[in-house]
Amino acid sequence: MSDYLARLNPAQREAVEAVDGPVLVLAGAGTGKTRVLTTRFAHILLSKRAFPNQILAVTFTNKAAREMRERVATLLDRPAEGLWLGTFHALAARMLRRYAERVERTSNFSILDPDDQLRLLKQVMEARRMDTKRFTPQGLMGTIQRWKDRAMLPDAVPREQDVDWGAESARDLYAAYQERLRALNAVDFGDLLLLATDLLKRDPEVLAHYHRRFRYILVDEYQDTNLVQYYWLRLLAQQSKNICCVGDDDQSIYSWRGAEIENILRFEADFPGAKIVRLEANYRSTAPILAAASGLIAHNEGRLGKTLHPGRENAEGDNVEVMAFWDSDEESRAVSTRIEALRRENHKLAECAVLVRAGFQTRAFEERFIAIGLPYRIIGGLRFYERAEIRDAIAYLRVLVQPADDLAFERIVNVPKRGLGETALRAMHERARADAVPLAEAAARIAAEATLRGKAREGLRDLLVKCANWRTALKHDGHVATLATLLDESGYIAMWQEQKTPDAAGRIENLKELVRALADFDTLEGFLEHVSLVMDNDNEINDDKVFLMTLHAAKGLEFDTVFLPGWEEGVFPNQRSLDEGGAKSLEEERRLAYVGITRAKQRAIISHCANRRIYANWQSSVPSRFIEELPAEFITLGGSASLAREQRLAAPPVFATATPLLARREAAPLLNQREADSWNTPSRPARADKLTEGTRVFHQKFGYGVVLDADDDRLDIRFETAGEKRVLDRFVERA
DNA sequence: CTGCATGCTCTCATC
DNA sequence: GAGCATGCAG
Repeated sequence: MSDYLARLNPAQREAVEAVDGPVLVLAGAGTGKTRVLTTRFAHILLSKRAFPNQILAVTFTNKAAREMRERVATLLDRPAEGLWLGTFHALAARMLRRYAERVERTSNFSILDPDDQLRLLKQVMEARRMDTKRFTPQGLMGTIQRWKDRAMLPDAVPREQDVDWGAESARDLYAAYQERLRALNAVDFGDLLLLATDLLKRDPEVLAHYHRRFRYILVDEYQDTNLVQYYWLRLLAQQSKNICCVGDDDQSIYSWRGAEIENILRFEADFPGAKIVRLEANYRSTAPILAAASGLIAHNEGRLGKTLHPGRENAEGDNVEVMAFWDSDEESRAVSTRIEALRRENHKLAECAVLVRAGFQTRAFEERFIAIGLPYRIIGGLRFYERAEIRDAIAYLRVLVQPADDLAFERIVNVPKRGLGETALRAMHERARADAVPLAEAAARIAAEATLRGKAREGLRDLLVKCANWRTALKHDGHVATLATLLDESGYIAMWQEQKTPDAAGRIENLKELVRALADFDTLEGFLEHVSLVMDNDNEINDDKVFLMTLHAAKGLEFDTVFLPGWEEGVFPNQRSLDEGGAKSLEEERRLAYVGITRAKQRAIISHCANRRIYANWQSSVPSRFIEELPAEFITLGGSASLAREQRLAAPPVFATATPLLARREAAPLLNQREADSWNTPSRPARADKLTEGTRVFHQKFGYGVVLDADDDRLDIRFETAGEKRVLDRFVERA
């Protein structure tokens, strides 16, 4: 029975067995963090310290929650049911449903998604006749969310933190928005934690209830918690003090969505007598990969400090490769060539990942992969429940369940088209405000009168009658049958069938999938909760495809081979991030680089380009400062642009080579900033032969053209296909 | 009330 | 360069 402890290394075992009192487990990348969490969970149960429902286990993502549930079940050798194991939001929602009346809601309150939130806020602003162009709802929502992340209800926002939003105060608008949410019997994502924390804070009865319940608390990814999550945890843990947080300050990459790295840095001060356990033995990566990652992250100042070392016997491996390319086309070509070479050596495609800083970078790779027929999958993008057809169908269900949900009603009232346009909608809104009733009720009153004429009146009456029928059907025929009927009778399916667009068939498929998914739930309410809080697009089957995703999306994953393209100043570190957050953001970008490298088990290949297209035009770029921060002895340089640079070749760069070992880094580091700068544009020597007006030239990217004007080293050239451009004379040659 | 042209923006992205 | 939101014609 206790052999589960014998499988741990000493540090892991210490983290598992220190059951009582506050514990912070600093778990470096690949050091068995999940194993510690799940084993600790099982250990508490098997040592009879608590029943399953007396442990609160919190994660950030559904994926992590699912994984933990499965692994606990394996350890216990029985299904892990009835646990308080889930995401912060799901667990907070569970508390709020139970005590809904204490937060001025009923237990069937709606959880608004970001799209609904924005529409609601926009309505609030428009009601005050604000110019939503100059002062965007998005911008205000950002401010409100930051307040919510920091556990501030409108009244708690200090005056000096208020900002002008047009002629209004952001704080007042926030208050109006909260009031609308209350009237709609709805909450947004931020409210789940905000209201739950507020409830625990002001209601001793509720707090006592949860104190009695939760004897042990486990928290995953603690470095990603924001203030309100931290308060929520602290309130729940203040009695038992049995809280164990697992995290890695070096992997804190979510400050932009409110995470406070200070939460983990301050743990000892927050929980006096806390035990700190460091997990530093890495079982994932080769020694050179670990050395490169450690050397890089050592440039950060605000860290608790730990050093990864190989935890396995045989950790030898190749150096991290740093490849220099001419442009992003060549880069994607080289990456695909390398992947094909690996495939020929019987490596799995699904063990290769391309990790980029920003979404737009995936496109070059996608195009290349499509061109050569290399199977790939993109992680991220639209999730199932974010698709328009799914949101519409759910809005119909919300209207049935929750007549006060104006946003849902508004969404479906004219979908499919019922002749109810802006005029009709305005009439309904005015009536709703005048009579102080929900939109659906106002619509019913209007339909009974002669306010609307013709098609609009017919359409509205028809919808209302059908809604009443569907509500009855919900009671008698059950939710699954009702959804199917509804999609049919509303004309919603027909609407897509009539559409000739190529994605229409897929949308109908999605709707069928929705009906299937609904069958897994006993109640409609349970399903709606699932859809808004749990459903993720984790339909990763085991087909063998290259992974293409952002660095953020890659956190927590691992691959044999990891490609890290686009390591250029401005792209990575991201310029906008630096502009907004300065030195602090630079450290976060560096942590992101660290996360990227530590995803690799066998091979990490970093690359950068001399030229990159930003929006419409080409810009030359400088290698990322992170490249020169990598310890030289664990790096191998390669790539065509690197060759051209070192040998000062004036000729056009040699194209992608599958084998990178073209150049070795010698004693002197090649990529200090000054040299990088000088390489940036004048990578080739200034030309001796001046190109003059009328000369026919060739440019690597733009092709053939004729010089229109020459101004020192700058040439205006009319290219045959690319149009007129101004380029440096170093980049063209006589044709 | 709906379809099309024009204009604006443009990291990361969980729940 | 492209997608999305808004503005005007029919």
